[in-house]
Amino acid sequence: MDLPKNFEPQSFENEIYSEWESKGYFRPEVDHDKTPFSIVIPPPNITGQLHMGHALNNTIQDIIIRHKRMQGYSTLWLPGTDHASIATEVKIVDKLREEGLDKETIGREEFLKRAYEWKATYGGKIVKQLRRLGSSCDWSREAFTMDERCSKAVREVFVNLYRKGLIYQGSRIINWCPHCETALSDAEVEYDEKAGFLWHIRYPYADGSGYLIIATTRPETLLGDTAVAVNPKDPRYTDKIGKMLKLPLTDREIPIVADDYVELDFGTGCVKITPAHDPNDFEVGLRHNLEVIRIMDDSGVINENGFAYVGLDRDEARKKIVEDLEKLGLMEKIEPYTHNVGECYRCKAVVEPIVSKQWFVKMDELARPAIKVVRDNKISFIPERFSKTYFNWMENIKDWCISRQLWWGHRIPAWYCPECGEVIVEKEDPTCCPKCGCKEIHQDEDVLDTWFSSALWPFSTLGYPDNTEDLNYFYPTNVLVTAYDIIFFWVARMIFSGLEHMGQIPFPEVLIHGIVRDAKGRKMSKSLGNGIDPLELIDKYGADALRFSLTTGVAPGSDIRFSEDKIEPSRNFLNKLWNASRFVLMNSEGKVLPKIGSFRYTPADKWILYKLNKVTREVNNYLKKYELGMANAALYDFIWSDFCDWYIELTKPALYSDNEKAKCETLAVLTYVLKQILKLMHPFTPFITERIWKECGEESTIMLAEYPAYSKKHNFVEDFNKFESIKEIIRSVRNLRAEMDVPVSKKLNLYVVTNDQRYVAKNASYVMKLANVEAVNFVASKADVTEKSVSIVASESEVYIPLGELVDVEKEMQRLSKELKVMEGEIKRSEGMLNNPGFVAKAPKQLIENEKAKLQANSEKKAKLLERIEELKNM
RNA sequence: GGAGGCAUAGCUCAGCUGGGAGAGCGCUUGCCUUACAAGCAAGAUGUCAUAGGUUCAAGUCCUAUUGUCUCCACCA
Repeated sequence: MDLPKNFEPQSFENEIYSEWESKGYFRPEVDHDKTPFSIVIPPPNITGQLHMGHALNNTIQDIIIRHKRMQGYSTLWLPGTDHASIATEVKIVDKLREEGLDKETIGREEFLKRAYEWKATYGGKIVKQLRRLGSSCDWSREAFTMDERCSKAVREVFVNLYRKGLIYQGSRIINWCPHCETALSDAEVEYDEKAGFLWHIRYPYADGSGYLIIATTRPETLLGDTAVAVNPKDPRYTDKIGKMLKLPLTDREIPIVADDYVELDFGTGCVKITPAHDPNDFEVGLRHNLEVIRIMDDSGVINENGFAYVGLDRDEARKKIVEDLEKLGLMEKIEPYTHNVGECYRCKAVVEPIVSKQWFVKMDELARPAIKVVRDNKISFIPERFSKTYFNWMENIKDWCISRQLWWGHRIPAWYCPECGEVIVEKEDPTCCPKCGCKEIHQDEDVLDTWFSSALWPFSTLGYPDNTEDLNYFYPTNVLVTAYDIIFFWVARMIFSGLEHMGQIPFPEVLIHGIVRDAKGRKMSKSLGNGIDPLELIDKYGADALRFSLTTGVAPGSDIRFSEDKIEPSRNFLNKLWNASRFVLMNSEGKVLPKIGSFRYTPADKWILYKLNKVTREVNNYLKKYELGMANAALYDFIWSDFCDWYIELTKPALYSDNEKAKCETLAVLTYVLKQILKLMHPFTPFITERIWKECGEESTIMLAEYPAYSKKHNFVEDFNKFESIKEIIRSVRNLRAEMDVPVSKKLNLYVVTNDQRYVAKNASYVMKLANVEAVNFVASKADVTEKSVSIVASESEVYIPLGELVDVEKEMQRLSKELKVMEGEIKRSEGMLNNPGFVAKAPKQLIENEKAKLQANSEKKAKLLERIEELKNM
């Protein structure tokens, strides 16, 4: 045996992982005699560092995949990374800026070169970190959203959708990030409540007959106003509809139009209409045929349409415009006003809605079947409530803006002919315009939304569009594991993409987990500096402890508050397992153990085998339902309380005896239970279990050992219950010792009155060892115990313990009275139920029988307690 | 405005299909008992948010209320 006294994960985790990987245990075969089981990883961004969210997400996947692998499935966990178009580009631009450079100066080619270098340097980092966590991913199949295979899939899908008319180009109002200088999809905009103002501005009538007051939160957009709208039913303004207004600070005149969009009871009832910079105004503009005047360039600076404000940044322009309006006496009032402001999800800059020509995916047709498969339970969310989130999004979905004015990503495969204006979208790069033969065609400058490629992940990584063996065997995947915050970005898009391009759902189950928060319940973020680095935790406590703590006390879908003190109990638990193993191994050294089942079990053996069997069934059931927190708790309790605290202690009389046969048989059971425990635990804590497994003399890896399953052979329910009565005696003696202040060192003498003397006698050694008892004597009745003693009333027996002068009658009286009170409470409860005619008539029979039995037993106990109390009174 | 979560021991949270309130940490007491002090043994601690309802039976199901968090929408 070669295990140090304390569990030191640092000394073996990396070595074990390398061995697993090099021996190819993570790599499945396409084996048609086996059932495939596959998961694709939610690809982390190449810009990413492993954070607690990744740790949780991948721990869950690894538990699922290891369980299935041990159950004999051909198991694939396909890893990879995401190029993260915006996030990466932002980082590279920042780096350029530090060098005093920018994108335009170095040009597209050089930029991409740098991006690939960046990917080579940092992109592998997170993948290494995933290994440290123990993730059993098949790295030979590792994918990247911009690798050749995925890019081919993107091209295929784009062209197919374009040909079907599901991808189109159009000038529409979109979300624009002036910092990243790109369009964003609706999902990429985050709204944050901000304190601002509601400015009330006077718009004079062109004919000089007074003014109207409009209210706005963005006065600078006034420069692009092309109308003021009122509600047609608003009596205040019905006669004004059609009149012209003089637009302040400009030389333009704009009409008053009537539109239902205007609410009667908000603000002044008049809304300035800026079609180029507000989605609602854009719609109003379309209805009234209004001019669309863009007043800002791509970086948020006022353009040539801005009169005196040309060249000002949008914030400066706002300030100046407010000032000028005040000077002109056109500012009616300024009210404080909190409202939601849209921000870029990457850089947090305030998003500017602008009209721009972009590429879109038409969503109606794609969304419909994607809703149906969830509706029909072809795909289910776990927990189920997240399907509501999904429906809500899918049923209100708008067309998806997929073009980004960035360079890092899949370049849009569209070419334009300068001669005839033809747009060419083909699977192969065209060299000339097929219509007019012009050779000067040029490719669209933009790239695709990152999520366009991740939407294809479950099949692009398996070889789509080629008809590969992997794709045939492993698609659809079995379950997708992700946090709820990317249901829209990713899960929804994978579902409609899978249906559209593969004709099949990408996965039947979506397991949703929560977000890892800090001790105060806040999201972990760089800006708050409240993040916990999982790698530091792994260094300090080991990956197993981290993994185990992440599944402790968690329910599917709910957030986890995590702080370092949560990991310690897990580490302690693993140390416990470690030392229990040491105990078994130390005692087995140099011994040849009989085969399990080839000898008679002791009562304690049967007790632990029954419990082991029970926990085996529970863990399998919980894993099947992805109740990892429940499985975790079941294992924790069994290993610590049942195996260590009870069974190991119970084996000591035999192990320390001279009976070599009994010793070896006991060790055989201990070893068997330990190995079953290691296998049960392995998906949760892969490293420690492998380490001990090897120490048990196993040649092969535990990773590929068969996962324990429920066995009818070990269903010793009667033996189990019987042995519980022995445990009860032990517990009672210990309790009595503590309550009566009897020193632990003092050996006790027991006088037992029982109706099953044979059984108690057979188990006397356990009582002696575990309760520090000198002798267990049997007597016919209490009358045979002449010394001054205290007593225990257990279910099958009464135990008298002569304590001589140590007996404190007062104390003993109190102790018995307390027990009596508890018993009376129990009896009252049982009687209440059994005297209730409704209960007796309607409750399940088994339950009634159980209750009757309890009442019977408790009444007997009560009677004995009363007897004892009477006796004490006479002492 | 719409949707959803949560409210259980001092703290952090479990509690599956209704049937005697649980864990970890913390706390009290006693222990270096030849696997483990990262430990052992024995304890204490709960109007299961509030009010109704369904039921023989409710922490669990239904309704309302309060508090709290989140997502979606975006009325200038």
